[in-house]
Amino acid sequence: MRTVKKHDERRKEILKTAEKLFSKKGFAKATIADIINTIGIAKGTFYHYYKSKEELLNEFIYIEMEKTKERLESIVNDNSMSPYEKLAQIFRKSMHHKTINKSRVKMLAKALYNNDNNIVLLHKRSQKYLEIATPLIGQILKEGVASKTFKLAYPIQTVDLILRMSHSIDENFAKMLTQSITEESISDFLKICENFSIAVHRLLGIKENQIELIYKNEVLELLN
Amino acid sequence: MRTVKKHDERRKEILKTAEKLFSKKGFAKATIADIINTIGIAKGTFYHYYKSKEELLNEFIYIEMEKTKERLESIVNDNSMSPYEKLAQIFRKSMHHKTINKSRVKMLAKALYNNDNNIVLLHKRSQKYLEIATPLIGQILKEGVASKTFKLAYPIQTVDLILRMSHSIDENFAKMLTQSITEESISDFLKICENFSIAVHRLLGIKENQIELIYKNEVLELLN
DNA sequence: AATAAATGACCGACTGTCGGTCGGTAATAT
DNA sequence: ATATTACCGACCGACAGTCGGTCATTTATT
Repeated sequence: MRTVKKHDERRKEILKTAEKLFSKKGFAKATIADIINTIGIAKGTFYHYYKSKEELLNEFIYIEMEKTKERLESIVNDNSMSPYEKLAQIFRKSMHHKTINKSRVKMLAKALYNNDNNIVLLHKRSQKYLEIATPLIGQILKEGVASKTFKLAYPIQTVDLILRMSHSIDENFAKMLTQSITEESISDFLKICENFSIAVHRLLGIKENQIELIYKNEVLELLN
Repeated sequence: MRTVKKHDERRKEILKTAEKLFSKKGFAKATIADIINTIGIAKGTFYHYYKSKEELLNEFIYIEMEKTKERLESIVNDNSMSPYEKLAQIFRKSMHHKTINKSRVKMLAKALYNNDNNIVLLHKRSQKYLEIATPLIGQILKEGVASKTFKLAYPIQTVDLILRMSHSIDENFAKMLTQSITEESISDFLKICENFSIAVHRLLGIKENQIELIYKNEVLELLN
């Protein structure tokens, strides 16, 4: 059987299929054979569009990050918000997004964080996120420093540290979604969230509780 | 040719050889064939000792971490030092260690950080480090809180954040070693170090410049 | 002390999987 | 008619891992 499609269409089809399989089986476990069999194309066709599995992964992450970039830019460039609000928005929106896509997020967390086959994917993704998010969020900090709401010497470097700290939230959140939830584990996770919030306040040089980075209730609802 | 050795001896020989090859070629690029050919044993012999390549990697990291654990414990349990000094010791010792083994560290950084084949190794290693170092360094923070030298609410969680921040130093340091060094890149790196130091001070709730976590001169010497 | 039995260190051909290649065919555009 | 390109699938090489069996050493038995 031979079905001919437009270049862009086929390329997108491969990407979408890969996306599904990556989140279902993980990057390492999802094979090229899986992808082409799902679509019903031949090996050669795949390599007509992507020169390696690695390139496919990179494009997958690239697309993801373009969306993230747009989301961040719209917040950073919104002149109606103070630096406080902008920062809060960024963290809350990501949490809010999780609340809305709860079941999908859960599935993804289980697939991605719960096995070693995705270390490469997760690493590349967070590396890329650091790369694009640091200068953007850096803008917010610079703004805050200029208006004397934040007190810090190195905005860009500080963003880098904040984002690295936020990995702790991400990882622990994924862990929560994949293991049985007890009262103890919930209170542990809330501690982590609260401590993260305190830490960000301190790095920004502002009084505590100025920014509500994470809504407790939303977290609790997400975990039930 | 058949040379028979004691169990422990042979197992150690495999581990040592693997260690060399991992740091020379990276985990993914170093093949089982490489290992057994270097030693002069058969495939089956390898699998007589390790049930998978993964298991070998885990043991490799385990041994590394046991040493790290001992190093940390000796600092944590040293009653002659204040919490300040203990923390400083931990960071400075790792830098000092790098200065001493300069050439080896450089080679390792190039091999491990400069290609994607080691993401898994690096990830597993830093994960394991978080696991064992967090409670130990946590002890120091608790001590500091008890004696009112540090002001923070969640010692363990704070250590987690500090260690995650320190990844920034590690990664950037490795990057420095693998790319051509300009005045600009050096000043960038020093900014990163200084900002890290400020951040740690703030998270601990102490005045700035109380602890000299990183010796500038040592860093500079290491980079020349 | 001699012999048999059990253990486990060691061997290497072989298997299965997977990413990637290549020469060619069929559909579409020019 | 011709060039282009989407598509095909047999084939390849690299690699982790398996398996049936050999040989040296230790332990138990006579």
